[in-house]
Amino acid sequence: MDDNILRKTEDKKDLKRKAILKAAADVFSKKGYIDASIKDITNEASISVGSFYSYFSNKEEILIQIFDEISNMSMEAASKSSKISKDNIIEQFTSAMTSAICIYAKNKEFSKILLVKSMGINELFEKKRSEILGRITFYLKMMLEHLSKQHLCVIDNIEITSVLLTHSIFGVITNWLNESLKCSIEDIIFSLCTYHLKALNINYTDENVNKYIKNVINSNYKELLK
Amino acid sequence: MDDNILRKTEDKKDLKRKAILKAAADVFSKKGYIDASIKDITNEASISVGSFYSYFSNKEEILIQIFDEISNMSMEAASKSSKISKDNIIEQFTSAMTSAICIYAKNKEFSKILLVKSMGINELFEKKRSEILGRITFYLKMMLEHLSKQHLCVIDNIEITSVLLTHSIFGVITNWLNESLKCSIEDIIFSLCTYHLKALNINYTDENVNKYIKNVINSNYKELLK
Amino acid sequence: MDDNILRKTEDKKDLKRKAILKAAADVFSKKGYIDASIKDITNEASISVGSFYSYFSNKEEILIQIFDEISNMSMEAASKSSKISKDNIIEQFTSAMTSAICIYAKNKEFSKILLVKSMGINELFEKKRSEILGRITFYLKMMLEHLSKQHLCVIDNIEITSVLLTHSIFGVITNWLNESLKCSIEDIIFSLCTYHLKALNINYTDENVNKYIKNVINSNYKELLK
Amino acid sequence: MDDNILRKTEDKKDLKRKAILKAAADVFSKKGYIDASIKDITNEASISVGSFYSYFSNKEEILIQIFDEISNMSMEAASKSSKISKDNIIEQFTSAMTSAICIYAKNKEFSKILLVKSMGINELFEKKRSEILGRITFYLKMMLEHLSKQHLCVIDNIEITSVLLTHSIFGVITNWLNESLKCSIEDIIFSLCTYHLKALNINYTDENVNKYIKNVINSNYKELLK
DNA sequence: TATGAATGAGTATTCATTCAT
DNA sequence: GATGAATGAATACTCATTCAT
Repeated sequence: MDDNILRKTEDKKDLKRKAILKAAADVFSKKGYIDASIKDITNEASISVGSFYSYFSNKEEILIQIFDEISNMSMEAASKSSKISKDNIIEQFTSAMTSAICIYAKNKEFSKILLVKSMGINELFEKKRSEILGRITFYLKMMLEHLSKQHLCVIDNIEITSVLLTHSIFGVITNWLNESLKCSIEDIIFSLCTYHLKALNINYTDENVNKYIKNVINSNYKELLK
Repeated sequence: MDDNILRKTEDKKDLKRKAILKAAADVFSKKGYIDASIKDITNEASISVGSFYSYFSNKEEILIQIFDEISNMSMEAASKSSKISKDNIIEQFTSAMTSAICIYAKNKEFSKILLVKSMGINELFEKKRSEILGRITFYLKMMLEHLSKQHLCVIDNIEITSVLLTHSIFGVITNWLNESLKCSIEDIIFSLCTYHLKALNINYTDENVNKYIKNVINSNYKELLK
Repeated sequence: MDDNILRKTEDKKDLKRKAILKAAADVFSKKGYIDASIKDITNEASISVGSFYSYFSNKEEILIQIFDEISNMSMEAASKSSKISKDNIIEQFTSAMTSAICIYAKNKEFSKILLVKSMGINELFEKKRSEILGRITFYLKMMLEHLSKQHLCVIDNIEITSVLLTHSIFGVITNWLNESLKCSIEDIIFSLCTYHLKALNINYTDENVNKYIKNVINSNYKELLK
Repeated sequence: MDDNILRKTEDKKDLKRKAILKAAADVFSKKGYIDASIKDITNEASISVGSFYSYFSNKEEILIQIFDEISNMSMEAASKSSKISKDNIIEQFTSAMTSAICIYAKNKEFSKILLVKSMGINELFEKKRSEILGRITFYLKMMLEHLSKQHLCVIDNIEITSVLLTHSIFGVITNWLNESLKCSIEDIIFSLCTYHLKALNINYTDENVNKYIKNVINSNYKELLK
């Protein structure tokens, strides 16, 4: 009985923590970390300054927690895509790319913070971001190594290629987020996939690639279609 | 006669302005824009605070001028590479890529500022950086359009591809700058070139690509070989 | 019947009030008034913040009540010592001094608060402390006046002498409390008594003074002997 | 020439530092350390907040410097009094006491801060104050040891006696400062001296003690006669 | 009656910018 | 022109107190 009450209180606390996190993400993605004051965040979250500090010990911590949130979403995206059929490397590659891109396209605020609004602040944040992007790079490297070992593709230098791949994705997403790239998310995924498939010497057909992309989006990211 | 004196004074002023700019770039690339104080810059430049303000009207302006400096270097790189023979598209592509990458590899401080240490500060800087990266993207787009029109390569979506190309370059350079990518600048250029040439369906030989890279580096960026 | 219940409730309330007071005294004597937070006190007392405020209306009040507690102990010390035989002025003086000193030596926490940890905070506390020290001074002044009127001692200025006497006592106790004076409490009392007896031109023997000190300690403050 | 300018600038800086120190001492002695804000001090000193921080690195430091100022004055008082004739122990004792007391009586603000308004704040300040009072105690202990060795006085326990002596002085001064002791500074010195001379078994005449007190005050502290 | 989450006033400190010398 | 002392706006964080449950 008491346990029950305790659990409910914990749940409520976590819900509020998440709400503040969301509000902070909104503010950071608009103003950037530096120009966002604690007051801005508490106003957005409709709480008091004191309340903020009972959930987060300082301003740095809330950005770190936002990073953790993004990081978890990235991992989720990776794991989601890794479940896709291992026999069909085109489907596997396309689905992985699609899942990764959709996660970032879906969580615009978090992506903006990760990719733009929190850079160049300090070493701690820089390290955190490196870790997160590095995780994506590592995941792509694993995939490339797998393809390479099975002679399914030709790669000159896996290390460099995985970095190149990661940043081509994030670069395109960043431009899409700030609307300097005005096209549908599906077009972006299609172009990225076919471009890289060609670079990796993997034969594909447009129809198949399109089909695999649609499959992933329709089953997990319908909201990105509009 | 008076004109002469005036010109000499102007020259002297500009020299000092450049020296401050250099000092500021050093400080920014080490500490980042936020953590670099005017005092840090004036100490590095061995001038007084008052002097600083007779050359730059505020802290923002000096970063803007550093951006302009970087921008000019980018343009120079682009123009340099565009002089290369128009008949040989492989040489043209490889030389363009090499020049662009070398410019950023050569000016580490400026690159760090552009690509890391000044991001996420405010809209003005964000716009400036977008412009500079956009210029590179635009240049690459022109090249791709040229190749495409002449049926020398196959590209699905030039807009997206040029963005992808730009960010794959900068991504790799950034990782090289912060030493999370430990390989020679030549390896990086070679991998980037061959990867993209394959993606663009342009036939090449490793020997030729290597030769073109060496040509550019030997004639313009010997200091990068060490 | 109802009265009985009411009384019991009142007793219980007072017991809890005293427990909180004790906890607060512990915290204040360790951290000082300023650095002690209400949370510190409620943690020490194992109660909730809300509970604290149903017993005390604010932070100032609990210190005031601690002062009152100390004040009562001071009065108790004074009254205890005044019951001593009026014929023997040496015994009277020695016993009074011994009782006063022992009360403060016995209640280290309260003494630390009164003499060190609550000074210089604000006028209200300063007034309270002055009152308490003043009460001791007043008591000593009465004694001196009595001795003086009966030509049992020679005093130039009773006002000044009583103040001097009070602070010499508290000064020595303070140094003993913070361990910058490392000797037994009996040595302290003996030295203080004989010093002041000489100053007051009262003839005494070491044996007698020692005897009177031992008497008081043995009957009331045995715990201070170890 | 340049040296001259530099020296003048240094002098000016030190003058301003002292002025701020004085203003801070006024504010602290009125409001106490805790309730005095940096704004209060800068208002009193008619300077800006920024200026304050170019002279002192934080709020703690200015109190420490005030302590150092008091400490130096104490040492000066001690050295002044130690120059007095060594043959006449009554003159020596009386002059030392007079000098010490006058220094504190003359610098009311500093004394209030040392003896009341900065107590119980934190360990750092407590340690500093202990050091300062300890220095006085040490000085008195040296004097008592000298007298004792030459069989010029009788002392039971020098350690305790020097502490007792110190606090009797500061206690009386504190009461005089807050006007709970309403008498002339000369009366205070006379009573203190004769009381302690008696306690130390040193024969004296009122006339001589009075003469020695007057000598010191007239030559060094005329302003206290008002 | 007891709880502890929520409140928000209050403050030390920084640093870009100015301007008298 | 050059200097650097002076300025003061801006902001993260604390903690005594309240009050809905």
